Amino acid sequence: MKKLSEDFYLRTDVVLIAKELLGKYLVSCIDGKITVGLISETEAYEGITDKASHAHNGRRTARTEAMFLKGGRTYIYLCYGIHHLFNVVTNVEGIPHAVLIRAVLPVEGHQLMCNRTNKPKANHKIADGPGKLTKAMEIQVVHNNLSLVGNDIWIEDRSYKVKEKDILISKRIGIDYAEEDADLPYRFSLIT
DNA sequence: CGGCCGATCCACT
DNA sequence: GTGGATCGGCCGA
Repeated sequence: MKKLSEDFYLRTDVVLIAKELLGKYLVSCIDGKITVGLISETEAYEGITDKASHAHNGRRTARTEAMFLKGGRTYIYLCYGIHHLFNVVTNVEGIPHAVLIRAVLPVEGHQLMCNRTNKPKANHKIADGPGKLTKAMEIQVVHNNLSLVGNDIWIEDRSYKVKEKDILISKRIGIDYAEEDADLPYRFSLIT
């Protein structure tokens, strides 16, 4: 098990990174409490050329600032006024690429996840949505623009091998406004 | 400064 | 299968 280094995130192919994040382990250490989830679904957002991205056309605001910084940081924002969504920033400074983590499977801290989400059991459905995994792992907007090589939130490689045939590639969802870019095959899921 | 609406979730039918 | 919750960011005036 080893923490992914900054070099992993600084690479230029955000779609490849989204695919490679499947089977990696997302770790949050909030107030000393650790939870770990196996990443089972991701989506790539390809910056200024991608109509689905918050950074489309280079739109740079206080909210999207983190995406424009150097890869290897978090981009977290509030969606629908309720849900905190967690993204991994990739590529070099100035290129606002990001990977949305859409789902994880519980690995460590089952009880914590149950407490945080008011569920009796931490089964495979406890964090099977982008808003649900942030709740289960207590990731919030206050963790926006943090380093992924720090001690709050990071991603580990525990040598879990993902087979090519266990990866489902599909269209991203919830982005109907993105016109033709809504059909890009930028969504990666682990078939369980 | 007002108004629109979203990278969603869940309860309810 | 569907609609309501819920609020900050963003844009246009």
